[in-house]
Amino acid sequence: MQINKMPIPELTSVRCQECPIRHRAVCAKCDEEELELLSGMKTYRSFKAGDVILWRGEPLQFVASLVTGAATLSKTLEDGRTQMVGLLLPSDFIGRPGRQEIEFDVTATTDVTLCCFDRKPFEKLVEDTPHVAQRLMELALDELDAAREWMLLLGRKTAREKIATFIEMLARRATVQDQEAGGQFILYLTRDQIANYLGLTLETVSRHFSALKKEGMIGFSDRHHIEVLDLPGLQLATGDDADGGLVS
Amino acid sequence: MQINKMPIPELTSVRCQECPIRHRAVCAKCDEEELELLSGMKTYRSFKAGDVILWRGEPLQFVASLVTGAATLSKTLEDGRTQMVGLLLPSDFIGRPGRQEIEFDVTATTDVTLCCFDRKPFEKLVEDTPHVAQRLMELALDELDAAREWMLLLGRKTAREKIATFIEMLARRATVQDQEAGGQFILYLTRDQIANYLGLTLETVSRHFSALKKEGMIGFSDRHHIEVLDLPGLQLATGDDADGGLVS
DNA sequence: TTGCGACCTTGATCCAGATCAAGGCATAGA
DNA sequence: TCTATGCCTTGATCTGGATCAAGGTCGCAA
Repeated sequence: MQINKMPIPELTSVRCQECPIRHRAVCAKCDEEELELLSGMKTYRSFKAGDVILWRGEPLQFVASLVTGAATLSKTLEDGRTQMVGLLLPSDFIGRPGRQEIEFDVTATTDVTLCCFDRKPFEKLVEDTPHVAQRLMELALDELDAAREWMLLLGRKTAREKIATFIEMLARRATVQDQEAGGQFILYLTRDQIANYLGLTLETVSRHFSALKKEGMIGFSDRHHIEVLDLPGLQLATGDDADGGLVS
Repeated sequence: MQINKMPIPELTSVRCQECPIRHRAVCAKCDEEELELLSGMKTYRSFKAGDVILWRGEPLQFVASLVTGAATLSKTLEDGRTQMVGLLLPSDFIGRPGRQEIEFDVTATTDVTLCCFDRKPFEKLVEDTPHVAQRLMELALDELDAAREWMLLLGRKTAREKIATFIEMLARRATVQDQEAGGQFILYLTRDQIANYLGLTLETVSRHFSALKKEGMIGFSDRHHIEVLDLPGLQLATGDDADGGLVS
């Protein structure tokens, strides 16, 4: 079990207007005035890769937006089996108004910067500013959709389909997020973490990565930089309905 | 695939004050005045067991609270594999404000009565009355918690643990809801539907029901009336953390 | 430069749950 | 009463992914 190293407090003064997640985070719909309010109550915190950001059941001191890096939500059974129940990337929200605690652990998988708000004043703000409440609701419903999509994956997809879905999802989020050169993007997770996300073992993940590589669907420059070489093929391998998504 | 029999429109005049789900549904926090508003826009609709209430992707005409009966949310892969992603019991909410469509099918598994609100006026109401918006947010977050709990089940639990968890959950919800005689309660779902809920096959479900029965943990009077005979044993068999729940 | 630790790959074997198959048991309709 | 139909149970067999095992690779720190 991971030791909870103390977070390194670090005050950075980024103006909200220049914030990289300004238009996707909980503050997305805020006008200048509301932004001013939020700006006044925010603090930045950094966590090192591997740090536990929040423990399950621990009283929640703050809520936050993830600004840079990646974090995971995970649940654990009595005997140690774990299942990741969410992957947080920049602009995702941590915590929930009206709840004292959360039902899972939140762990930084890379170095992470959070934009934090103390829970109490934030909750007050939610009550007062409809734009924040609405955006929060949208984010919650998006997460619910994502969770249900993942239930289908966990319950019914084969290992190969799970891996293909995972890569396709990362590719989709990566292109929206940081547009790295040439379709290549960073695999934030280790094989073991990917296995936890997909309800598999790390050996099975490794084997299917190798298989997809051999088939020319994906390529690796090193173990954490993956490239999609055959997107249509990959999408076919996900097992999803071809007409499942929106026209984009 | 199930044929969509036309719903039977049926106007029942139940006063909100006497509604069986008054204190748990979306209207739970409403005061008399707000209730009056809701009351003015509601209509009841009935569906027969097996009817599809809503199709995935179909434009959403109404949102609703489930008053009596049970319904399922389910997603389907291209080749027909299906996974249930939610089970709706009385007081649960169907639909979402701000979305035109939903990502899964909603099917009545028993005869069902819904308390329906046309989507547009309901959305207007959500914007105006904080009590409804708050309750809606709570319901969404509860569903999110439930979805994540289910992800753990689907990804990491054994068949036996899945069955035990399912029965334990039903027992918990049943005792709150309708307090049938002697710890016995109705199994709303067929073996096949249970299998879809748990990410198993119907044969595996049947085998483990038989095993738990042989071990004296549960009993059946007929195939749809189940009784928990050894709750501690059953809880042990779920694989969950003993200290997982709240003190109740 | 060497040794260690963290992570990844690949092979061999095992087994829980899927699949295939054959009835059993209610209820409903003729 | 007979027969069809829709579940459900149980047995036999198969198999995808888990488990067990043995290196391989890379980066870092002594």
